[in-house]
Amino acid sequence: MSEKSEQLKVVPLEPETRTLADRVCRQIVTAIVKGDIPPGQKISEPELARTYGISRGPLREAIRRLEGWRLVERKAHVGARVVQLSTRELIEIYRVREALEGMACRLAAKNMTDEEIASLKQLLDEHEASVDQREGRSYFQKEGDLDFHYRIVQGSKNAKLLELLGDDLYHLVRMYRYQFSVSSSRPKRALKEHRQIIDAIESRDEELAEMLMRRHISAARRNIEAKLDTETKPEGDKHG
Amino acid sequence: MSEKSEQLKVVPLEPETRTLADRVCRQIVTAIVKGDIPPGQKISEPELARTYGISRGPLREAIRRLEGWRLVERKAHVGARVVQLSTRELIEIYRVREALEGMACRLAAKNMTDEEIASLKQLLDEHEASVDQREGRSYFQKEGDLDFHYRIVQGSKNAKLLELLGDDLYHLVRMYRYQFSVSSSRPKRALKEHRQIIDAIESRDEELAEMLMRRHISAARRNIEAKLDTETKPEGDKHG
DNA sequence: TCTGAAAATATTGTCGACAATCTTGGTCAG
DNA sequence: CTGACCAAGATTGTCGACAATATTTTCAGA
Repeated sequence: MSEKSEQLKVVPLEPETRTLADRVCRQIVTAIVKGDIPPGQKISEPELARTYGISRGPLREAIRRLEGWRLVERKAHVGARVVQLSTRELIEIYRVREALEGMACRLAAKNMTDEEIASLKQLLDEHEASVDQREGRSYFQKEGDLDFHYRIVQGSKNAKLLELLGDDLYHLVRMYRYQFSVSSSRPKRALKEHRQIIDAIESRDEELAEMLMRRHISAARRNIEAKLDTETKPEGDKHG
Repeated sequence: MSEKSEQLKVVPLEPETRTLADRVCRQIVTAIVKGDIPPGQKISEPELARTYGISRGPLREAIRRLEGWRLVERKAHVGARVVQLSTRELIEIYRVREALEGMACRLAAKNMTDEEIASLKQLLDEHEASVDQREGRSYFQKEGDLDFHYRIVQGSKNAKLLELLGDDLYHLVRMYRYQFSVSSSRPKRALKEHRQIIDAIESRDEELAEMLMRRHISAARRNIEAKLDTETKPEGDKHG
C-alpha cells in the first residue's frame, strides 16, 4: 500500500501514464537522453522487459514509439539500437530547426498573447541571473535554452509545429547536449539574441522575428560546425 | 557509364515488406489515404485483424506506426480513429510546408546535381503535356504535384527534411486531396511557378529559390483559405 | 592456421487467451 | 419523464508460449 493513495485523478500530472507502455516509454526516453543507455547500444527486448518488470508486449509498444521519435532505429528480425548522431545528422537537425522555429517565431509575433510575452521576458530575467552566477550556467545551457525555444513554439499556436519540434527534434537535441555535454559556449551572446527576439515579437514585427530566430539558430549551427572542425582537423585523417 | 549489375538486389523495390506488420501497414495507409476507411471512423482491432487475416499483434504494430505518422489518433482503452483534418489543421500543415520546403529548396539550389535538375525539368515537360490534354489533369493535380515537391526535398540531400515531409506531412496532404478531391484549381499557374523554382535552382540562387518556394506554397494555402471561406460563408451555418 | 558450412543458440515476429477498462443498455428512484 | 446508477457486453491492454529469422559457435577439410 502507498501513503499517497489518494491521487487526484482529475488532471493527470504526468501526461499519459495510464498504461504500462506509457510509463516505460517515458523511463526509456530519460535513460537514453541522459546517456544511461549509450548511443549505438543494442536494445534487447527480453533484457529490458526483465529490467522494467513487464512483458515484451508493452515494451515493444514503447520501443515502437521511440522509433517514431527517431530515438532508436529498428531493423526487422535484428532489433533496435539507440541512434548515434553523426555530425552530418546534427547539422541537418539544425537546418530543420532554423526553418521550423523561424516560422514559429513569425507566427508567435502574430499570435502570442501579451501575457505570454511578459512571462517569457520574465523567464529571460531568470536566465540572466543564472548566467551571472556561475553555478546556474549548466541549467541555462542544458534545459533553459530549450525552455525559451519551446515557449516560442507554443506561442505560435500552431499544433503541427509543436508536434514536429517537441516530439521529433527536441529529444534529439537534448540527447546530443547530454552526450557531448556541449556548452552553448557563449551564454551571454545567446541571451542577448533571445532578448532581441522577444523584443521583435513584442513589437509584432513578424519579418524581423523570423529573421532573428533564423540567425540565432544558424549561428548555433555554425558554432557547432566550427567546433567539430577544430576537433577533427588537427588529428588528421584517421582511417589511413 | 558503368553497368548497374551490382544494384539489382541491393535495394529492395518495395521497402520493408519482410514482416506482416509492414505489409498490412502499407495496405491500411492506402485505404486511409484513398478514403476506403473514411476519416473519423473508429478502427476496431478485432475486425481489421479478421479483414487482413492476421493476429492483433502485428496489427497493433501497424496502427502504432500510423499513429506516429499522424494518420490515426489513439486513446488509451478507447481505441484508434482515422484523423479528421479540420481546416485549421490543414492551414497549419501548409505553414509547416512553407517553412520546411522553403529550406529544402534553398538547400536543393546548393546540393542538387546537374543530372537531377535536368531530370526534374524533364518531369515538368511531362506535366505540361498532361495539363494541355485534359485527361492528364487529375494525375497532375493528385500525385504529380507532390512528385515535384518530393524531388526538391530529395535534392536538398537533407535526410531529416525528407523524413519529416515524407513520413509526417505528405501522407496527410494526399489524404486531404483525395477526401476533398481538391483541384489545384490552377494547374497552369502552378506549373509556371514550378518552372520559376527550378530555374532558380539551376542558377544556384539559394535566396531566390527559397523565396519562390515559400510564395508557391503560401499561395496554395491562401487559395485553400479563400475556397473554404466562400464555401462556408454563403450557405451559413450548416448544423442548424 | 585459415576458410567455409552447418548446427546450436539467441532474438525477434506472431499467435491465442486472460485481465482491466470503457461503452451501452436497462432499471429504478425522484 | 428525467436523471443517475448498475450490470452486461465489447474492446483494449497485457501476458506467456511458439515459430521464423539472424547471429554465433563448432567442426571438418584444405
